[in-house]
Amino acid sequence: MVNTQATPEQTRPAETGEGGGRPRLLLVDGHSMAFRAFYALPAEKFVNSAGQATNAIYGFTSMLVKLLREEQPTHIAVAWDRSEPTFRHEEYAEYKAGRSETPPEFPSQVGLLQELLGLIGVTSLSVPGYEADDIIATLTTRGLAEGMDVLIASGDRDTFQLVGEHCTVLYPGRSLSDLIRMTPEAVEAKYAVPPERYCDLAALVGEKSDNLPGVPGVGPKTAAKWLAKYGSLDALVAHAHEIGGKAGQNLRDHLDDVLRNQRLNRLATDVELGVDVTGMTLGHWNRDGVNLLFDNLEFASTLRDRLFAVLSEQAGDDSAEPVQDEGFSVELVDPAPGTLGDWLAAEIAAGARTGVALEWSGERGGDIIRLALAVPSGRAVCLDPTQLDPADEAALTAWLADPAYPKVLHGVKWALRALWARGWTLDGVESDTAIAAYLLEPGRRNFELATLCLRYLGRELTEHNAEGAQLTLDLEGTGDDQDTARRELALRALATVELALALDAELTRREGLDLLHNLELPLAEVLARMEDAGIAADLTYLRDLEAEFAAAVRQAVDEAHRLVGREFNLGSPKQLQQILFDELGLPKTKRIKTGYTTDADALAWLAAQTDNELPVILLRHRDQTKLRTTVEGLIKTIAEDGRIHTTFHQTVTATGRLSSAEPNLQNIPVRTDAGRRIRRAFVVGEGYEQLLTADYSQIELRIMAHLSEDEALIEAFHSGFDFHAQIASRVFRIPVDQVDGEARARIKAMNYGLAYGLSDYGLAQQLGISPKEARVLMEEYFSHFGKVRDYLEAVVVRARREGYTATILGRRRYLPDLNSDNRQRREMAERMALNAPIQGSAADIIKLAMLRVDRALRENGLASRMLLQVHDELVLEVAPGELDTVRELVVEHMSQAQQLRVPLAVSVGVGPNWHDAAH
DNA sequence: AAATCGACGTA
DNA sequence: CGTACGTCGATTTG
Repeated sequence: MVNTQATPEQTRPAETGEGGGRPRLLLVDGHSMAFRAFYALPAEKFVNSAGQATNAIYGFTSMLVKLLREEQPTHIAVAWDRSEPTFRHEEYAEYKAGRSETPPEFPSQVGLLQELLGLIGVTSLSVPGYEADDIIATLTTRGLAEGMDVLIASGDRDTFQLVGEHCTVLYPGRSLSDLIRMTPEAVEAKYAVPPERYCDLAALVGEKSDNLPGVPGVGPKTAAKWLAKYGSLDALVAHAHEIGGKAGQNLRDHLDDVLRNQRLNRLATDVELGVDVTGMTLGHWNRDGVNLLFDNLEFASTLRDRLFAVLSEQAGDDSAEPVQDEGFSVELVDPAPGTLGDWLAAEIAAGARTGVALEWSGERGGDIIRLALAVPSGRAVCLDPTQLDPADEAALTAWLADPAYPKVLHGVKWALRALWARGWTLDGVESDTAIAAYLLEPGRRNFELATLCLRYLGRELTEHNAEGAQLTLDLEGTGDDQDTARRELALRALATVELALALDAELTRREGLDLLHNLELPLAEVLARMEDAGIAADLTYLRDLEAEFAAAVRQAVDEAHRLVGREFNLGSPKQLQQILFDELGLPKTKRIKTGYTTDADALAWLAAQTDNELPVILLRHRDQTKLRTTVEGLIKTIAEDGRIHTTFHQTVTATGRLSSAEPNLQNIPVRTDAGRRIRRAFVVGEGYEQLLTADYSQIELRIMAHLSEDEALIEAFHSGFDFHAQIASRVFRIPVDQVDGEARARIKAMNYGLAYGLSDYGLAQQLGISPKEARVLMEEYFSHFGKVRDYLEAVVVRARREGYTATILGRRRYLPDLNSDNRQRREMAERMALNAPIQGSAADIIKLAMLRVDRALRENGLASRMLLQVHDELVLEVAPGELDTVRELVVEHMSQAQQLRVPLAVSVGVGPNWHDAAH
């Protein structure tokens, strides 16, 4: 569905059917929509072999197809901006100044899009001196005069002023395919002004992207309030003198801006176009031409088929073969009780993949309430595990546990935990569509099934014949929520199995299948066990700790209030700024958006700058508050079994690391004494003897040594002596035993800095020396470790050429910004390119180690188990009598996880709690 | 109620 | 003006 706010019928003629009623005119803002498409689809994924970017073309065309199909316009035109200045620039030279430059992959796509529109018989318009909006406003006026219903697809809010009874704007929401229907009611609901007043509101508020400042401190709310009171901007201006408060003064001070905005916002409705709106019907289209163009762009057949289908429909051409243009065809069957085994045997040949989808009660875990299986032909079953015939249950559990029947799931870790909770097992998992998509695009934010279907199959997560199916069910009198839920889950199972196929193909091309099968999928099972296990927490101890931290917070608050002479919120950066810089007149710190920073660095600096005790108190307050909230958070997450069960996310980080959430057990304090006390709350559980921690020493630096093949670095790691001191000894040309703490610290900072893409400026900042000194230090460093510099440079060059970085195991991270014209973006991407292979390889290695450790524990019949992973550290719970075996096994498998040019050192500690298990 | 920001904990 | 995260409270926006 296009709309999210209102029904399409609002602008459609009521019950007139096709061919009757008013003509419908669709007007598209070409640049605006193409730009949205450009940013909605990853540029690096849409490039043909000639290097032409196609993401905007693809996205725009999909959107157009959807609009044609769902809105059934009788007339259509696409308006384009031109590069030369418009009358708005003449009025206001700064108009749209300060916009970041157009991405280089964009402009060439506009030409191709216009070519495509020509081929499918859609009018393209652009007029010198005017923007697309003005053309659209003009056509809207004329269309309305001709008795048409007008639809405007545009991402420019200025078009809202055109909205009316017969004119709706389709404004892109979260995604390009999610167009929000801006009817008069929707505009009024969103902005509290009628559409014809929208430009007045925009004039008051201003428009950042057009570089049109509005009245400071006046947002849509205030502006709407004023307009409601005075009726219009003109009336408001006439009464500007009587408006009180700061906002009123600001209005008077910025009246010129507002009046200028008003002139610039108003769209021209009298642009000379030379064509008549009635002639903009959808007419002849050139099938061969479109085929040739799409071949050149290397577009898959799906988009082409959909385009041809909708064009044929428009042209009343019934000869075209029907294509399934969206959705999935689910055939949900209900085997009679006791016959599930027969169905499975008949429907699912051994070796053929099945999509499996589960639904459970509650948010995390809970009981399975439904389970659906679907095969690619579309046939599916949906079962309620609690209502199963005993024979069926036996057949199902045997099938689930049989590795000869390959399965694909979306989010296998949760499924495993849910199935295990029922005492069932799952084997033969060949893909997890979320993880597969993550390996393809680790930077992706959203891995929902529906999103991936759209992205990789070009289809919505809906049933192809949903309306028909619904109708049948309703006629039979069974159309209740249960049936909908069953059909939906079957749909998910089917979508998963179809999606897995597409992801497999792509993953094969990108050499990521091995990573999926031999690393991430088996790891998901290990993580499921770790999450199920959780880590025992000492609740009494945590409560005491909380009370203690809370008391310290209260004391800091009291001291601060006494010092300042009144009460204020120490937790509010805003109030802090007010007090520190305005009232106390302390020196200004680094500028941030909202004024001056009050972060820990700045407070420490202030403490040194002045005699005022406040910064010190604030630092202590920050510290203790942070500790208190950490402890509070932990207490809240202790489960009924007295343990904390974090969730390890496997598809979140761009580099390949895991992340931990609810609660995050990867950021439990360790650096300070007070912080470390929290680690004492993580204790060994009943039935176990010790906690054991094992971590990699300097794994990232070892990886840098390995990847750079720098002999001196490699040698330093082989010698086994203090690494940083050895490097410092070389850089400063002094014997190792004369390296002092200061020199070692500098080199340590540089060692790690290099792995992060550090600049001389950044190093200077970090070490408190001048950039020049930092540069000298770096030069000296590289004179001894030249291959490191060569490696770091080569990484970026290669990533720029290939579009991605790769880890030791071939995990890729795509970095299109390496070719950005924007320096800041480009340099950011370069630092990411430097860091990703190092951080990502470390992630690969510890994941390998986890698989090996987990397998070794199980194969040796040990009861000890892994509980946590903290990037370079594993925490295990050791069963009685197993300590020596486990210690040896963990060290062996962690250090042998991957052969490198340097040894992988692992240090181990043991104790009754996480703190004491440190080493 | 949800989104955003500043701040800060970890590797 | 080194990387990668998640969470909190305050604040803003809807």
